[in-house]
Amino acid sequence: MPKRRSAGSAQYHHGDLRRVLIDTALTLVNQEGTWNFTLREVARRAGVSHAAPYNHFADKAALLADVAARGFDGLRARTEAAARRHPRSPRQQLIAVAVAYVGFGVDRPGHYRLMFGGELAEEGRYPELQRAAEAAFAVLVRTLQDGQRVGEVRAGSLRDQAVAAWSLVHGLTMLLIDGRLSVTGLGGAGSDRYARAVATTLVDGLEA
Amino acid sequence: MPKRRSAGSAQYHHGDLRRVLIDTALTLVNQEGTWNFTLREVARRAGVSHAAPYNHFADKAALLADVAARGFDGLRARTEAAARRHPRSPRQQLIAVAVAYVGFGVDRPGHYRLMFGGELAEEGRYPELQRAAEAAFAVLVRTLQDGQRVGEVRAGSLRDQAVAAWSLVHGLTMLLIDGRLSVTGLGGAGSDRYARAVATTLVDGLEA
DNA sequence: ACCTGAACACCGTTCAAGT
DNA sequence: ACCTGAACACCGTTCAAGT
Repeated sequence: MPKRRSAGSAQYHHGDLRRVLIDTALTLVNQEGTWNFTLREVARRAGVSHAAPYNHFADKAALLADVAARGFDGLRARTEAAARRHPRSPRQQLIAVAVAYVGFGVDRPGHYRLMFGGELAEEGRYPELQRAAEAAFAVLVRTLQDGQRVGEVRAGSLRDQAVAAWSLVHGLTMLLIDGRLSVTGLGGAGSDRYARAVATTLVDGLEA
Repeated sequence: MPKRRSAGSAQYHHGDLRRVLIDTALTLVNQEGTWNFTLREVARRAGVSHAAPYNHFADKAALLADVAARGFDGLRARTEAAARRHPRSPRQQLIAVAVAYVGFGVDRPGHYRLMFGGELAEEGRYPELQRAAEAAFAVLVRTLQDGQRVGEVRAGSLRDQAVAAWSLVHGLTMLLIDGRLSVTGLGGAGSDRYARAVATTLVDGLEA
């Protein structure tokens, strides 16, 4: 039986409006490919007044920050899963992580763009978002660390190597999302191929 | 003597409002680091009514597209100048181009972000913008081509190599602009060092 | 504690009207 | 040909008031 809807007041209190707003915003981000939609539209779709969101978020940016943080969680999960599939060879693992990373972004252009483009990273507001982003970054670092230990990756600054790897997958993802690399036909396969080719070049450059 | 301001009507016609609007918008992009400013604000600073811009641009996005195109022109000029400084070694040239590329973005975060993030690339509107972007991309391609000819870069798909190089510098620039890589202190020197390290890894990966 | 409705100070864009 | 001022249909955000 429902928790507290007994007084027939047509669920005046939503129960979990905060989560509903995040879900709605995420849906809109993926549908529109942007976060130009209005906060009032989010409220409308959630079935509440346009002022209701302010009970749960300081402003529109705060809501978007939560949506972005959820994105980094998903990115981490997907790349970690890819890494687990290649426990033996860090080189194969790095390539698999790269393909998974790019695939995540290409599948959700709007969400990925928000994660990076939303000016939400500036000035250390939204610490939870920052933590989520760093956790996603850490997957690359661990893979490279394993590679150094096994001797498949040359010794050297782990941070520099990780920056190179992250720059590469992030840059490729953005260029693909922006439509700046013609992947005519092929669909997702085209971006997979690019990711694999590009990651292979990197692995060669990192060879011991 | 002035062209046609003889009737003392306080320069009713601006003469070159179109260019003034682009300059004003560019100044705002660099000041704010975003293109969230309003079109009305641009008009205000240009000293015209809020409706005047519509005589020269279809909408706000069209104005921003021109600002972005000018950015790609500058990026091409800066990387080409860097390339000219190392005519002998394509390897050195590639590294110099990478440093120049990243430096351009780090110097003008708002402008660089607009060039890529403004959703202006989608769907082939703004063909002039697209041409400018491709011309900037071509600098990398030419450098790699020279490298292959001289034998400093391994034979293989020029396009794949160029995509790798572009992904790398683009990704690094974005991560630096977003403040996702702590360049504590050092200022621009920190990003130069990253650019050099990352580009060196790439060059190693492309070695013949 | 959470939600609503009215209100404020804005926008982008359009359009008749002026010169 | 280019610019203005009024007008339209919106926003994000605040706040008193309700339950």
